[in-house]
Amino acid sequence: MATAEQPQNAPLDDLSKILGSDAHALLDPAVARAWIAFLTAYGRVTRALSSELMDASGMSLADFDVMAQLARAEGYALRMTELADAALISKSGLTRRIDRLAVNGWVTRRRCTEDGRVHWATLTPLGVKAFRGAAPGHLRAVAERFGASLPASEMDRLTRDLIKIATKNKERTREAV
Amino acid sequence: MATAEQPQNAPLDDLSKILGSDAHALLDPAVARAWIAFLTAYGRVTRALSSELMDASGMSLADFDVMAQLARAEGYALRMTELADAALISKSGLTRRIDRLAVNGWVTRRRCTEDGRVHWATLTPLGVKAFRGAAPGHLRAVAERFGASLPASEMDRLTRDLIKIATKNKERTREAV
DNA sequence: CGCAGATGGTTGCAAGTGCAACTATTGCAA
DNA sequence: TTGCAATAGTTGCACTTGCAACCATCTGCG
Repeated sequence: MATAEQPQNAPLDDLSKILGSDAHALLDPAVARAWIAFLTAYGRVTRALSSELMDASGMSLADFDVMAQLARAEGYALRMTELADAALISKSGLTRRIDRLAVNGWVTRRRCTEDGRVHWATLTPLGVKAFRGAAPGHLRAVAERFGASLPASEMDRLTRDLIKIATKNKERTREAV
Repeated sequence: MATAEQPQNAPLDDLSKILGSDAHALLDPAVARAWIAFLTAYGRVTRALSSELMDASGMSLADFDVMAQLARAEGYALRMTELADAALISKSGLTRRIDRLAVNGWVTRRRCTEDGRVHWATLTPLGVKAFRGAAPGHLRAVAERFGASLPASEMDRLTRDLIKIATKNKERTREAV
């Protein structure tokens, strides 16, 4: 379910052809439109940002996210699990991402002396440099592709709405039976 | 760059530590907050919906999207390229997704008689049945996880904002040098 | 005609991903 | 102590993904 563009085109009306008229009872058409717009906006913006970032800095969007989390952390370092949570990827995904970043010399993995189970991922000076090189272009691109679409007054409202949605879905794993 | 939750926590302030004070000139802090909230909301909601849908119907979110596009199409059929565009995935990704859906007997591929290059992906009766089985639960889940977070009055505004963002990023491939 | 160029799809490849199983380490309790 | 459960990370695996190169077909121009 994707593709926005024509707001007047109610996606659920099309689906009632196949689902019967109770489609509207299952999902309010206004919500359906918003959902499709959400998926479309996400897909388009991240696709564009991702290829621009890769071309400019040889860094994937996921790399940037991880490095940004480290950049804002105390001492440019976070534990693996903290970092995985912050960057919204799985632990195993993070393990391998850090492997790759380490190959570039952007990040190191240090075993914690107090708790041998813990590993700290740390931005190296080279990583800091790479991040400093990549960030301006990427932030400008976010400003252009995401920020410039809306007036400043709308932006805060959008943030509030998105945070409400994010908060409602906070629980990390499923809990319902 | 992800993790929302604390609206008061300005992500760009953290980054100015590493980027210097011109971080704010590159990306308005209000936009940065919105962007992070956007990524977080998307990640959380799709992760949850995806695992619920898989458990309930053995169908991935991407499967559902593709089948929904077919479900709303004339004759439950679309050309491969149209479908890839509509579902926001690459042509090669669609080729293989249709392969898998075909194995389930949910979709068939027919060569177009008028233009031998074109292939039509069509929902089979079994596919229609599978979609009818999966849709109610999934739509209800979208309503709950995405729709129920906001009052109806906000929803239309959100839709408008998201469509503006999607529209601004419409061009499929990069065109800048 | 006949062949170059465009168009629609598929395949080779080199990633990236999450889940579940595994290893290493710690902490608590008998 | 010893031993077992909990926690932190990594690895095996099976599956997706997109890009670029490829094949098939059509279209238009000489």
